[in-house]
Amino acid sequence: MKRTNYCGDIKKPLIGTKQTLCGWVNSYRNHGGVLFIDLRDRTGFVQVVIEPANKEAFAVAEELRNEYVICVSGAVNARKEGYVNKNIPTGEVEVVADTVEILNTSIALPFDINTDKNVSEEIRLKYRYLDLRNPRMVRNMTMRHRLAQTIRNYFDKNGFLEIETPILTRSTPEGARDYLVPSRVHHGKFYALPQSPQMFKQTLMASGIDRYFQLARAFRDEDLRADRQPEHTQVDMEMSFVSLDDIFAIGEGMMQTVFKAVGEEINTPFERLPYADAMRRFGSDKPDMRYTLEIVDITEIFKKSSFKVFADVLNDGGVIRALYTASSVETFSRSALDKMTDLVKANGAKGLVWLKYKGGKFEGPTTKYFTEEEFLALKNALKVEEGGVVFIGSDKEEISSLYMGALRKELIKFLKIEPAKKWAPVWIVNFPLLTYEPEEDRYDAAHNPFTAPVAEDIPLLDTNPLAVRSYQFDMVLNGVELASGSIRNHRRDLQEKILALMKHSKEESAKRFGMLLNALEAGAPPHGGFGLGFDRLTALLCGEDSIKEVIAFPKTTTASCPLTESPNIVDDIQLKELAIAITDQED
RNA sequence: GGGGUCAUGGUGUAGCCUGGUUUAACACGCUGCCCUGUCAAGGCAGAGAUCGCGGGUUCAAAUCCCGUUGACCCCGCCA
Repeated sequence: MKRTNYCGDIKKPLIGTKQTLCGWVNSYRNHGGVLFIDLRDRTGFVQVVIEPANKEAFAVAEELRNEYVICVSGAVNARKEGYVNKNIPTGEVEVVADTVEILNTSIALPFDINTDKNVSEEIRLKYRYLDLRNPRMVRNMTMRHRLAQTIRNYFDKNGFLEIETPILTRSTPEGARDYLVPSRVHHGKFYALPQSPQMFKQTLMASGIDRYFQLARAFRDEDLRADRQPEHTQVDMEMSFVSLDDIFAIGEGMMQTVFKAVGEEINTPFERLPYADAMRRFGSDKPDMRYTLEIVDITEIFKKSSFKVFADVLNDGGVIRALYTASSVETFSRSALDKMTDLVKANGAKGLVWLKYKGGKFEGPTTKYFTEEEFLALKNALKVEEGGVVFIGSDKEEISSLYMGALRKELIKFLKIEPAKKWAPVWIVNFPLLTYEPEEDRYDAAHNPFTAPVAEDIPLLDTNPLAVRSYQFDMVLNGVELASGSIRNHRRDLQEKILALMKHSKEESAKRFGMLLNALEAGAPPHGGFGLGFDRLTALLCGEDSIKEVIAFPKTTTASCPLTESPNIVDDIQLKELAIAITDQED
């Protein structure tokens, strides 16, 4: 190894030692006489000085340009008084070069490595090998590594086995679109890339593995978003003979360990919030619990309202709900209020009632329809104070939740409300097992077709399937759906019964889920687990809005990679071997 | 499949609304020269864009209109 140390590690204790450093020329400052280089590697950078007295080294150094790769040997010196740079970690020392060797030159790069400016993502991805030199990306990749190692260590310590499941597997038409891989040996047949290792991990439970985990790649051929890529990494785990409490304890322990490993703190146990409450109080199944702002049900107050809008909604079995923001009268100009109205309309509302509380009374276009009694009750229910603004929506419960949730998010953003805490994790529990698809006249899994119903609700499968509760849960952190899991069906008959409600016949189920169903009837133990979005977790801890920032080589919104120019056409010979003909090609 | 935003030297932007006084501006980067203490070094000089692409309107288009391509964000979709 040429190198004796990393640039970022050259600090005070090394003063007086000789070091050999390798790295990139981050900045080159030639003063005609003395010459300075900021030498950079993964760990940071350190100043190298080349004195004119050292003629040989100086001659080499004069040829340097930004991003040349060099090897420098020399003594670590303390900087003289007045030459110390307090803004950088290595600012108290510098390396006085004995020798400078150019290992490689560099063309002038398409963008600056250390720029604060936003280089377009297109350019960054095309030159990702340069983008990854940026300190922020180095930090993100380092964070990702640290999280992965900590997670592996945590599961290992808790008796889990890491087992790899196949990437080439079979298509399961449930869920997202599959990525398909044609078979050369079996013409006309295709492998599919797994959307998740779900069936394999359940099969592993049947094998008696007892505790399994994997940092698993999962593939879904659906349109992309800031938090969705065609391939993503999930922390996948499954355990046998457990209750929800056991799974939650492992999940919370993992989060606590992981956060601690990167200098953060997350409190356990996590709050458990029933799905219905999440929808009512926050208008979302993934509420951002950092903010205390809550939707309040005020249906009772307006039960006898003469306001036609409210009365009609109530006759129809609807609800009236409110959001209240203190000291916001001045912020809500007429146009700002119109913006809020437009927002809820875009989310399904017919309108939005707003009331400003000014000079000890409510103001707004609809005040004439309300009684003093109603105003008083409203003031008490929402704890309205001078300068506050009340937003009221009335609709069917489902619609109301949807747009009041959207309004809650917008109010937080618009008023720049400060979060009450940095990390706000919550388990969302008590999801219904099934939803109903009217167009197809069938039930569908609310989340995952392998989720077990709550034991005492099993009889309801025959009488009122929509009332059946499930052992399904989500882990939500700061409004991001991080993980999803459940206790599974471990008996074939019950699993088949549920699949039948989704209009899968026995024959069809056997065809699609045969491996799993066969394993279930051969002594599969009770089991459950979760899959956690590793990219999303990393993005949260890096403070990034998009998971692209924590994936080394991500895809663009159109699922392509500017760096490798994938996807791309293939040779005719390859197609012929696979017995594939292209019938419709782009361009 | 739908909606929105954007596209100007290598990079990031201004100019566009209100077409012509623009030889398309600025910062960074790049090239050359000068300079012995800078650290986002400094000084001087210079190169580099037919304004994503195609069509239209006009005496005249970076600027107005239509189409198209690409990027990003969102809805649908994502068990």
